[in-house]
Amino acid sequence: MAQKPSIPKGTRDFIPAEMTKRRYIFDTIRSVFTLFGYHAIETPAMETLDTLMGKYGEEGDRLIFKILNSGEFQQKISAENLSHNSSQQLAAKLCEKALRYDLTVPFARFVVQHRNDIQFPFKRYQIQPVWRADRPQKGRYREFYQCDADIIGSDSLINEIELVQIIDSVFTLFDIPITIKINNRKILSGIAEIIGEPEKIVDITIAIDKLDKIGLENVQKELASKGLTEEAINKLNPILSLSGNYTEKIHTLSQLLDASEIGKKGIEETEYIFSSLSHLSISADVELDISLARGLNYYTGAIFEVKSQTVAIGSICGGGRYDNLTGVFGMPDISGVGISFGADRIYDVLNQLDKYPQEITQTTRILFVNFGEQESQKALQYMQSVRKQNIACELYPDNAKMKKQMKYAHDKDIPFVAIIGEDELRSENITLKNMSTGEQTSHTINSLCTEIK
RNA sequence: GUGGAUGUAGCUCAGUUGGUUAGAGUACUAGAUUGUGAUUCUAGGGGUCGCCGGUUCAAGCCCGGUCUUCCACCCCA
Repeated sequence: MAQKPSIPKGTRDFIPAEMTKRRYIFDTIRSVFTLFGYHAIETPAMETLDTLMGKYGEEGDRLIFKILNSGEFQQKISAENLSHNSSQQLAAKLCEKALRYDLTVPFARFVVQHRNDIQFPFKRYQIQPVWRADRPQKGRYREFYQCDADIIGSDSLINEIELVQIIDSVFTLFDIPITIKINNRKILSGIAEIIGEPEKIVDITIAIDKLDKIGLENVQKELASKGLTEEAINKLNPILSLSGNYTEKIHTLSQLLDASEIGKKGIEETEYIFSSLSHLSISADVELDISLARGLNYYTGAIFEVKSQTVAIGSICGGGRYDNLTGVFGMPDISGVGISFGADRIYDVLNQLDKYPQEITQTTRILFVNFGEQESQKALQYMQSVRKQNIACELYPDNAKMKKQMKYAHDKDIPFVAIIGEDELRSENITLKNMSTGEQTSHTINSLCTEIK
């Protein structure tokens, strides 16, 4: 026997039942994006390696899937290159293309490239797969979909507020209870400035992020090992032990960051966002979380992250403000802000909560039973009328046992079955069976359509 | 990239100190029921025990390697 076929690590097939659920997720997110005035774009699965490299930090570069050049690429590699260069450098010579790692960087490239064709502020959404050479785990795949909405070319904080509303709308539709965590990169910069270690902002935020997991003492140890002085660590203490509700947190922070211009700016922005949200109807819990440190490589203002309150799976949506993402592609001073929904994790959460609307599994509305040549010909005629009423129907293609055809309807969750046998042919009627009640009634084609609509 | 587990029927899992022909539930197919699908009863098909190698008279079980999936770290959606 041939070896069983397989698919690459971290990738998945989807059977029809799974696709139905996934499409429901994509359609829901898409409908909200549209409702808020965003337009769809698509970019290629692969980008040039130059476009992607260096945009995601050292860790990110390692996780980019590279595509081997076609043709006689090996002849261009000198023996010296082969023996002396690192695999990283060699890869750069063997590969000119790579699979996209996220949708934000290709979008920045897109904006720069099409700057004369698009209207600013530019609101776009994009639902496409991305690839990461990560080690797979639960909720972590090598191929997964991101659903991004970004607005570029506007500094207004209205955009941040709108994105929070989008997040809230989407998860309200999914009926997933969530917490939206908000932070601001400028607050983090302010903190680093105040304690006199502006260079160490990344180390500091990563350490703060671990507070829940490893405790205050270990965080302090970690900070010391990163080269922070005892004095600096002591200055950080009030921030590490920051607690209470939003008002208390923001009050403490404004006192601590009074001497930092950038810190004050961050607080001002955050207060504006929270105050505006408080006048809107938002179902999700929204909290200020200064330990939120995601995407430090390019975020410059507000940072968002969404977590399910009931299912532990990492963040299911994230985003933030980036002031100069297009700068690296030669278009400076354009500010953007965006969010990304992790459709595959939302899929996992919904599966766990089993919160799909019942309607989505129903595709065919009525199945016509096949009793043989004459009967199925009649059914085909009837079905034209049914489809004209925009009712999805199908005829069982084989003259199989009725039991089997009934089971087919049952398994496919088809709510109605039309029976046209000898008797019905004679009387010009259709017997309609309601699969949920088991009731059978006699109909003309017109009354049948009305009945099942 | 680091550390730790896992793999037996389509799915969920039993399988004793290594010992005849590897089991159960469920799903599937057929029949009981020749015009009726969530129940019931009966029968049937389906396995290179992840893969490769080693130890042994003998391996699902022991050893080595490899792949997969999963968990923690890292990072992230």
